[in-house]
Amino acid sequence: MLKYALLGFLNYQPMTGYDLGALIERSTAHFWHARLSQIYRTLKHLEAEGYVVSHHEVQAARPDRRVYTITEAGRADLLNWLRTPLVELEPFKDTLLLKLFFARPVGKDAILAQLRIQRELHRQLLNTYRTDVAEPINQMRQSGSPLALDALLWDATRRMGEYYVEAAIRWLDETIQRVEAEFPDDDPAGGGSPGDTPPFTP
Amino acid sequence: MLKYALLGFLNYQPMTGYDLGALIERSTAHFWHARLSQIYRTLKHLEAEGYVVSHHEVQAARPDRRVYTITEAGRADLLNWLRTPLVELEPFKDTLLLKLFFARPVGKDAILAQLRIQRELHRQLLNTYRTDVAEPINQMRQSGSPLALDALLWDATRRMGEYYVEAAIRWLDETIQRVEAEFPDDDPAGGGSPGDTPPFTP
DNA sequence: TGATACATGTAAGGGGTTACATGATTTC
DNA sequence: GAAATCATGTAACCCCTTACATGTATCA
Repeated sequence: MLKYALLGFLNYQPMTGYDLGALIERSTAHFWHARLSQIYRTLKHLEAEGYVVSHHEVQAARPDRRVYTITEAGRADLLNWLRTPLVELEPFKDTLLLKLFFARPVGKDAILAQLRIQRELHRQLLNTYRTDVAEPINQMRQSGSPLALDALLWDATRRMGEYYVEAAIRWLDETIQRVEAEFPDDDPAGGGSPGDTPPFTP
Repeated sequence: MLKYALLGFLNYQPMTGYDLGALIERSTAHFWHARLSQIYRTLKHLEAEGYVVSHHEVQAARPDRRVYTITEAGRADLLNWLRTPLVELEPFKDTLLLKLFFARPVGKDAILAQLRIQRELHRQLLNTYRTDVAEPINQMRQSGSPLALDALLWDATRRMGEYYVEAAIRWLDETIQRVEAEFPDDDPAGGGSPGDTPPFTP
């Protein structure tokens, strides 16, 4: 899929791998990110397949750069992908939920501590969605440039991030409350080992 | 991470790779899934590291099976992982958002069609969270077994799934409305090519 | 008669991360 | 004098997916 992120950006204008990395960092990173090492390899791959071409540029006082340009084949492949609807939901993975699922043996205090850390992390992320992520998009939306239309869609992706984090914070608040109310206190005497797991037949 | 899903389940009781696959399918699949091929290889790896041991069981009228049991080292590693808080948010990837971000050239109708398909898919998923996923958890919660406590945490993971999908549906409804209201209609004459992309300097 | 459940695995390949290597220029 | 920016890449490794291979028993 990184392939299409790169073609998507190169469809606006030619640029280098380094440029693409910086652009991804400032725009799609909250739902699609990539390391430079992967970007360079993917560009090489795209060139081998004829979706982009590159030319080497010598610069004074700066390192040489390799500028990539999308080809007609690349544009056709991108447009084809963009027009193909996703007809299945993609599998979702979340380490926090995996940890919580099996967390009973670690006891109430450890569970609550971890949930509170997550709450703080999500609160910070919500803040960046509302400020740092929103700012350049709002500027583009009001610019009167033809990109104002693109920025309508960019803002939609930003709002999904915002909604998701808001849901996560509500969930964390509620889960913290439930664990406080319904999970038995850790046994300070340490009599019965708190790490024991009962057998079960699922 | 699959490693810890497997250790987590084996910490309840010994079982085969096939059993683990079925169990994952019925419980953690909405936030952590795995193919059998990956499960078998991971179990082999865990045994090589001493976190599980296996014994071969010959069965009449059924294929032979290999039953895996967690070791003390495995239990220690699992507990250590469970006790270690996640202090960073994990990167998030979403193909739908990537597609929407670059979707301007495909035009209003194609964008709306794709958002409506997603709305329906999410509506269906919300339904399974509220019925199929909820049912066995509720049964365990009211069972009076020691697993009722574990089921409190299982239900928390289920609710996060429910909240997330609810947020996605609200977002889809809102985004469909905004695109309907603010995105210009496709040009039926086909005069100006609707796939053009303006240059920009981000 | 055909599908489903049980049961285990290998091989090839895709996608991604981390660490390493290099080096000039500008800004604080 | 130190850190950030510009700029490109390789090598090793991990995780995961898809496709392939095999075979019996039960149920509809």
